[in-house]
Amino acid sequence: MPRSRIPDDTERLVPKNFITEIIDEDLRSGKYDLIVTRFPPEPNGYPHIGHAIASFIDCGIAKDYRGRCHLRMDDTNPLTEEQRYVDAIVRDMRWLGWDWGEHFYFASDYFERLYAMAVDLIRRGLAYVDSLPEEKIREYRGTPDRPGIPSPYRERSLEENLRLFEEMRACKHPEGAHVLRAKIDMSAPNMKLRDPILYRILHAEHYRTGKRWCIYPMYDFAHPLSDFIEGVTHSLCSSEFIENRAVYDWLVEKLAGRVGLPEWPRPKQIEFGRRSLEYTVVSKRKLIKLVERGLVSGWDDPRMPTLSGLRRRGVRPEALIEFARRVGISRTDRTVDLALLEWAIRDDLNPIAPRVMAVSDPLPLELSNFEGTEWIEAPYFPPDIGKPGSRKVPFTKRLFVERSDFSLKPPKGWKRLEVGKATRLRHAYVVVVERAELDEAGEVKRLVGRVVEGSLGQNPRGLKVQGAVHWVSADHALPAEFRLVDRLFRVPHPDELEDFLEAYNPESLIVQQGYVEPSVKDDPKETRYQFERLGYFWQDPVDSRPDRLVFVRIVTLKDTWARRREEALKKEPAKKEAKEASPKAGERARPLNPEEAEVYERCQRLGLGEQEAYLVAKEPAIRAYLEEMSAHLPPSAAAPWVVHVLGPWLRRGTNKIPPEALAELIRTVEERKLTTRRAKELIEEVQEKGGDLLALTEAEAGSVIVDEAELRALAEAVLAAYPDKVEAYRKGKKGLLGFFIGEAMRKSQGRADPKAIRAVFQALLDQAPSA
RNA sequence: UGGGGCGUCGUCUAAUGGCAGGACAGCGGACUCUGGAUCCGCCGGUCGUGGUUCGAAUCCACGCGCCCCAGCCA
Repeated sequence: MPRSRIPDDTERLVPKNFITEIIDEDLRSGKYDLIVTRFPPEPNGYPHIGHAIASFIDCGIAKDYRGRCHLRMDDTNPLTEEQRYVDAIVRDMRWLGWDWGEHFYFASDYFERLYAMAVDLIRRGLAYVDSLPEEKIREYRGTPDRPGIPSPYRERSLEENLRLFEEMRACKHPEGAHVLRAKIDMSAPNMKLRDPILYRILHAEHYRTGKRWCIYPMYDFAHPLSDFIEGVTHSLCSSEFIENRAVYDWLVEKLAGRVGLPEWPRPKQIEFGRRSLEYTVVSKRKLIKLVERGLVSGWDDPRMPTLSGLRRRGVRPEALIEFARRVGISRTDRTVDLALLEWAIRDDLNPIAPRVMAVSDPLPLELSNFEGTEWIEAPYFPPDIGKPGSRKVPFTKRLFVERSDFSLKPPKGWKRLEVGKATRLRHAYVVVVERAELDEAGEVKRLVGRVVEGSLGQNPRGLKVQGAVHWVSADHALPAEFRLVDRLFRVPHPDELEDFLEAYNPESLIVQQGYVEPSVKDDPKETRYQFERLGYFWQDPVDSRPDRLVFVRIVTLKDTWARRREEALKKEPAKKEAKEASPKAGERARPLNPEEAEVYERCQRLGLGEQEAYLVAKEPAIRAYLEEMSAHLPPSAAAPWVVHVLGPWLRRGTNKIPPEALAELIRTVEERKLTTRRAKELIEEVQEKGGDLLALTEAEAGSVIVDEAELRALAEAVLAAYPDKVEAYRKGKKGLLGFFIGEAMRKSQGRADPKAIRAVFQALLDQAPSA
């Protein structure tokens, strides 16, 4: 039996996060010894970038822990699911690099077992057949602020429930006639617990089980039990399922050790925050609109956020994995900056993409003093990449350069072609443009210039060369189509618009006819290039043919020049609006009733702080405890401890500390025989693990270090260990005082008297450095 | 409005009562036959107000804001 283990931080694919913390603890405590997760898509659409992130969390974590990650189709809704989506998911998940071994499952394969579990619940009075029509069920469920009411069918006999459920299975009832529901709590504040529907009747053909079934399990039933069946330990899902966890746990608990399910391991659900991407939508409904309206060419249009679209665009799975890594995992829903994805794509391509030259918007340049063809050896990679390889590029009289690389009226800082200036043609000669020929419309039609002798491979003396531009030989270059792909939407959050299509970016695809250097015809079709100064491109896998080259732009180069030009035109962005002032503590809090007000008054007379007095008055558990304590200690001394330290446990009703023990602890602290820090640690320890606080207090009383000499020695030892920090402190980083005290506390196991040690540190640090 | 979840640089994420750190973006510089890459530097944050504490992003209280839940979808 393989065992999971906590990975070393350096070998983690998935950076540490709140989920791995839970797993670490589960492994350390021996709760589970093999980590099993699952990626459970519903095969009702094409996987997209969101699936990449979710699968990264599920499968990446399992991989790190040497666990398993199952691929399971959550195919319990025959109305929406299709085999082609299963195929797409399998293909795309493999592409991402996930390996599930034999652990490829279908919820639909569990239908028979799930049915048996449902029957078990019915037999035990935990589920019933409800025959209310759909609208009534909705009505009876209540609303978030009104409790539901039980269905009249809720108390049907076991026999009748069993008979009806069997008949449902046997297709003897029309759709909508009955449903199977769990009997939980119709008045639960959590809507999911109001007798969730477990099964519905559907006379529909399922893409895998055909007509075998006319009842289908719902997500809330099938999902936890599928996890359980497969031995999943950590069922990771996104945050919108938080409230479903109550149903999840209910079912797992009720069915553990029954109908073929083990007692252990039991699965548990953990929710993470959703991630969305700027300038992108991923909902199936919206993507379908783009396809149907012809705004994109299909599900694999290179602009689409689908994995098939990203793949066709030329993005490699490595880039997506790195992107997911950088995005990270937390409990909060977040929208990620598109720039991060683009960075990940470039960072992936930079070291592997050979540099070649292409001109996407050609402008002829004729060199009056050059004849014939010179084949110039040009390396595929710049020196910083450190990769070998080169090709020969033909240099001729007639060239094409990029139209945007020439300017009649160059702006400040221009480093490209202009009349009368010398500019480097990349890998080739320096040229000087002598004149620009215009057409009737005043557009530049043709450039005429000359090469500078002796400028191949070296800079001509006495001539200032500005920049280097790319080019191709007009006599040798291959015609090609360039598809310049950009973000599909013009705004970062198209989802927030009433009609997201309003934000459709008509310039998301710009098609240009240009030329590429001839060397590419010998390369493998799937080669990803960097067309120098244009961006990363590859041949469109669908439309490109040897006799009709079509290149898709995977991503632009980071273009600081273009950005600067753009910024110059843009005005200041609106600054953050000022934050609204908050009311003072308690100002808008629930007003106190007369009795509470009386307690409040009394507390204040006894010397309690305002906030403590308020809480004592308002919270019966705290008040009762404090009253009990008053026999042992004056309330003014006890209140801060009771309110701030014991508060959480008192409210939950799980307090394990008797008042006299707390009183003794506080007295010990007041006598400076115990530090506050240590006292709080003791309280926490007893609350979590149990124990006798009184005994612990007595055992530790007097352990505080108050002796001046001893404290000084301790402080000196700490400072000696961190000379650089001492230096930094003296240079003004005063926050380090906390660090030093922390170190002293660690060294003394929390026994150093904090006020005293602080004073000692301060004295030591503020004296002259070399004294 | 009942219940639940969540608030840390512009964005994403660390810090588990003791140094608010990193990445992306931005800005500046070095280098450059790609206005790329690389290197160096800078900018910039704990939602607010109080309380507890020697010390609070972290604990407590009161506010504020965002998200989720009333499918026989998942």
